[in-house]
Amino acid sequence: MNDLTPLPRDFYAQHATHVARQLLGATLVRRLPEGGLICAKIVETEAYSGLDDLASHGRARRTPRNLPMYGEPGHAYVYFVYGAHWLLNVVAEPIDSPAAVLIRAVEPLEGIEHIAARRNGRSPYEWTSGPARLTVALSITGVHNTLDMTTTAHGLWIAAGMLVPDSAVRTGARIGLGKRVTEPWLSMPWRWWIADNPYVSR
DNA sequence: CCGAGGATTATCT
DNA sequence: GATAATCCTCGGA
Repeated sequence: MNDLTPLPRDFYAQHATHVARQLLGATLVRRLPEGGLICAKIVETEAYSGLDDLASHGRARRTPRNLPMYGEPGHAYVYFVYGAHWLLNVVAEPIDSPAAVLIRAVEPLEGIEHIAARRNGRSPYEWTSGPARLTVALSITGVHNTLDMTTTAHGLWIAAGMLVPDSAVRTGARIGLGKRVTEPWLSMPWRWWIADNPYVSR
């Protein structure tokens, strides 16, 4: 692999939409507690930002759950949905500005055997092509909530990886929003993905 | 291949 | 009490 130095806090302090775009091509790194390293290219992201964004957990005000979104950028925000799934976000924007970027899909680069051990019996393309799939694949759960991702200390961070040119980037509306979400937030093009990448979610 | 519906629980109203 | 930034299974074509 190339340089696995964690991205600095300044990177995450930018607007969530910018962070979401710039995270395409970056390398999500996971050092497993039992030993082993997994590296995966980020190929799909979504931005959630601001008090007005009806789709965002950070909307309106602080609650016990969304507190990390109001905190220091560069920390993990991991939450549980549908009684079944963990989803990984990285907090963006300065303290007190509620924002995060959801990591929706990754392309395995290294340590695929560790992923296979957990996601056996399916097509490899389905192992990490979805926000809840990739947390299973990389063994990410609620214990990672609020951890600092600008250091390697907690076994979960993001490195610069490879640059993705604008010509290879696509955007669209965010996926899976609840019925309470109305326009303009419903159609806000705050989802980013790498064109034609087979690991992007459906 | 495709669409519908169930799973299953933390969180907020 | 209702809902959810999803996934998987099952039934039908």
